[in-house]
Amino acid sequence: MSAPTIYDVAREAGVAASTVSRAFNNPNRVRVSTRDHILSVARRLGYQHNPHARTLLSGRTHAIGMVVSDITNPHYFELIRGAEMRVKASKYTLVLVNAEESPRIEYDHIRRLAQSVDGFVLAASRLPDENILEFAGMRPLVLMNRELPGLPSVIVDYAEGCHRIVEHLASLGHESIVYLAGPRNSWTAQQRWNSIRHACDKIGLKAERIGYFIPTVASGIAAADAALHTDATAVIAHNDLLAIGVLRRLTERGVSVPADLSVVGFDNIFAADLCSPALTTLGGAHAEVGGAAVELLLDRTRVIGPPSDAVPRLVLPSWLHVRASTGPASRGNHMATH
Amino acid sequence: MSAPTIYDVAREAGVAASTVSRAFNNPNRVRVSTRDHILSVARRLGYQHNPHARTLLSGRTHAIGMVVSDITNPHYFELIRGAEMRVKASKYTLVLVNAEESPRIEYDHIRRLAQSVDGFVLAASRLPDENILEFAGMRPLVLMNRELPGLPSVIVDYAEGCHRIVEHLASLGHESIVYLAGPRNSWTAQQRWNSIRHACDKIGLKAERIGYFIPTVASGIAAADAALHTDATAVIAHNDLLAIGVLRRLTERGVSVPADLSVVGFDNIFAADLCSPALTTLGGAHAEVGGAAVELLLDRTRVIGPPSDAVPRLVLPSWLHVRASTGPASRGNHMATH
DNA sequence: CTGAAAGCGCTAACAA
DNA sequence: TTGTTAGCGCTTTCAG
Repeated sequence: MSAPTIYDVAREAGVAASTVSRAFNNPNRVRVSTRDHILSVARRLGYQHNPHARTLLSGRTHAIGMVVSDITNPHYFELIRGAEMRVKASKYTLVLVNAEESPRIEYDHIRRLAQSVDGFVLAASRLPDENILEFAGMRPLVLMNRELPGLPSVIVDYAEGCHRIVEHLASLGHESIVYLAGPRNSWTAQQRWNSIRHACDKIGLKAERIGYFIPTVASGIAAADAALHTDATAVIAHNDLLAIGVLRRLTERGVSVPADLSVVGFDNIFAADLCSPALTTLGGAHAEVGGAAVELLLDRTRVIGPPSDAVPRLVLPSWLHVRASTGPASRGNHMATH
Repeated sequence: MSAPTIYDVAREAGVAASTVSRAFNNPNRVRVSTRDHILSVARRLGYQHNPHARTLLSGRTHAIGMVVSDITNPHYFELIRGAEMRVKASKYTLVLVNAEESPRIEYDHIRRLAQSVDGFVLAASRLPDENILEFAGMRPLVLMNRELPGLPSVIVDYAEGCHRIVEHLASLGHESIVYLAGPRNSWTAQQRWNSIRHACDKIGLKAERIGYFIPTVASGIAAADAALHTDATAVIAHNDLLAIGVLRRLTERGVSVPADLSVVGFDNIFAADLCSPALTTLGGAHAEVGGAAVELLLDRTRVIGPPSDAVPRLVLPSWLHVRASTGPASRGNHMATH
């Protein structure tokens, strides 16, 4: 009643089980006629490989684990989509888990899956470096939008992008900007702030950081209020969700964008083009990040030789999408409008 | 060098492998002291279950497969999120695959995974009934937003929702509406059209269907153009993406919403509240649909007895979110404004 | 309460 | 070219 095994096929075909196995895996080491016979019997019986038996023997699961720090964030959709497509192309299986912005949950997920997958791609992992290195010792692992010396990674060029943002704002006459930071343990949040500060220093703008904020629309309330408490004429939010939340709150408080305050986001999610005013945001080829990370991972798992000859670090380009939420700096403090 | 097995633990602890196994699985059938000893040795060695060996024996994979018809559509992310949370609560693993709106791809995915998962949840499957029944014979299976006699399913109450939509439009004085249909093989597209037509008949409105359209923003162009070719004063688009595409196209063509034409969508995706005008749309507890489907599936896979005593069919409520894209019917034909 | 042994489905030597 | 055998890591009788 249960699924037929190679023994069923073997008996039915009048050969040994190993011959059946060979007929599938080393077809050229079986006489053509027997092979054809075996295959036809297998088809007739509806024989299917049992992947677990195979895994037990080979240790390879043909699955890869993808960990995203928050499945709710549309930004990750793109990464997931890219990864999924690439995984599929290799007949692998994508196991998706959501860390819910919690390092603890992320850690547990990975531990639990470590035996069940051939490797991991971590999207914007919130884990401390030590933990990531610990796991990297157990399984091949590729980072997305995070870098760690010695580990392969794929990131969007946020450093370059931050310079573009600051230049854009400077060209509009802004002299003081504020960065609404993402989560404390987010590598990108750290990196963006560094890049923004660096760019501002270079050009001669004043830069301030507020945060940390959980990057959701809801957090936009607190973030907007805090931003209004500064003398900045432009805010750079850690991502589009936060930026959209900020836009909402500003509207509520009667602050007009971009007349009183300019707003910039990150990720160029679908909604960024729909909100009003449409959001100026730094986009990137996120789906390609997902695909490339999987690609690197599969390379790693395939390789038999010494594991770390050269650790690839891909940096994919970013683009600034200038829309309606940024404009010339207002002369006075934006609060003066009240 | 490779992961320690129960034999390593057994040797180190000075007991038999079977005792180690029992210490984990039937703790009460092992003397407390030996058990504690074994567990401590196991911890020290960093022992981890090998799930594949277990699977080989038990046939249970502790993974469930989720198939979505288009991973690009934000609507499904709610379903995925709900399913993921529920799966996690049971220490199962979610295997996610994308059918890319292609029955063929969907079929292949499911076939390939059939051995690797304990069951499937299918989100808005585009497969013909026969195929679904074929798979249901191999593995437990729960449908989301699709119904099929004899199979468990969880749907949002679109039938009721369509009546609400039509009533809403009727109350605004609309007398002729057009439904921009989703994909041909989409059960919801079929069901929505039936419900809309039924509601219109009952209330005495004229209803027309155009389509089929792939439910994306890009399809909105053709859909909007087609809608303008009718005498309808309100359009109901198969989902929010299509509706948003329609809004865009209408803006492009100088048709104002809702003054000239009212627009309604389905799903209440995040962007529906951001586009302008904000979209009137039928929402539902989509994350709960995902969770409930997984719940039903786990019930099924746990059950040892006769498989089909009562086949559960859950219908979760829907709500109409009335926003700015619907308004009073315009007197004349909307094309008269040109 | 614990150990020995068989076997889940498959592959990979080793023989023939 | 094909068959025999052992074993991947684990659970589960069956003895002891």
